[in-house]
Amino acid sequence: MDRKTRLRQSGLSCTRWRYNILKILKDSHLPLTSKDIYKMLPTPKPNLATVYRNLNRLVEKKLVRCVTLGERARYYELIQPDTHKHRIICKTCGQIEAFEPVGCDLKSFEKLIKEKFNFKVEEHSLEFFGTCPKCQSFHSQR
Amino acid sequence: MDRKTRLRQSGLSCTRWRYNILKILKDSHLPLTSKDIYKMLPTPKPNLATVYRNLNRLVEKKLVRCVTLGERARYYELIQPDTHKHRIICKTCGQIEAFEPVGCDLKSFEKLIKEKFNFKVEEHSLEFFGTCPKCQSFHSQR
DNA sequence: AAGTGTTTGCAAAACATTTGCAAATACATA
DNA sequence: TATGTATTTGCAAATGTTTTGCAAACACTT
Ligand SMILES: [Mn+2]
Ligand SMILES: [Mn+2]
Ligand SMILES: [Zn+2]
Ligand SMILES: [Zn+2]
Repeated sequence: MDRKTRLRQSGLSCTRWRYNILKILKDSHLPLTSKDIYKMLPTPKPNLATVYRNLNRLVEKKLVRCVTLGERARYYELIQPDTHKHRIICKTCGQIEAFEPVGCDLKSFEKLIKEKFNFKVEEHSLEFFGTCPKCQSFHSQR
Repeated sequence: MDRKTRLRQSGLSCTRWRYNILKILKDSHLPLTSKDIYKMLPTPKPNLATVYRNLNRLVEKKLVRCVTLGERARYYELIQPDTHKHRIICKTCGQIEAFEPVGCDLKSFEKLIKEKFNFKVEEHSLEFFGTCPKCQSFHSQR
């Protein structure tokens, strides 16, 4: 489905910036900050407030997800049905990798949570923190 | 071990505010924000900058961990060796629960990450987002 | 093409966190 | 216990991110 239809379907009008922000998120394999997105938007640039307003609108309509990854700024990523990612984050250089778990084996946790806390789990976020290959070798050579 | 000794051991002097902040974190079963901690400190209150400076110092010395839980502000929690928690967060009211996994079964993931990305995992963070019992009933009754 | 509700730019506010600097404190040593 | 030095503190100001009010521009229906 094209982006314009996707937006209309969610009850959003298809404006220049909304369309472009959604496109950028669709093409990115990693989550992006508002600044990342701002930089990738074509010139003439919109106001940063416009980027934020659109991101909030897209999150509200569940086309986009907002994640916090230990950094100051928030990250945004397209929600893709039937896929989900786990993340690997380098504590030294901040590099982010994502991988799609072959079969995510956290159902047993979710069951436990339902039974013990009567809490209805809708999604989960799993991040591994450590040191990336580059920073490992940099570290050992000094 | 008492807090004073714990601080000295890590190469930190034992100042009034440092001591109290560490005590508050030790007594809390949930992660706290700088504001939470500020409110819990005795009167006369320190400057907020002092709270931040101490939290950063405690994180740097690995007595405390900083976590982001989808909120704007950062949360801080005492690092307790040989224990680790997973979190359950209500997307409606923001309530946070924590549970200690009986045996955390993520070793297979860490192995995969080592092999596939040559990334050295040091810790992980697992959060479940959804709706707490209270918000479930509130939602269904309207 | 006109009308209406939504989005935009701009400037200012709100919020979390950090920083420079001079005065106060902690702690080692005498 | 008194003294010296490095560390911490309060205060005010700066920084970085996100939100908001308002008037003009735009998207979409009719
Ligand atoms: Mn998963
Ligand atoms: Mn775990
Ligand atoms: Zn790295
Ligand atoms: Zn709730």
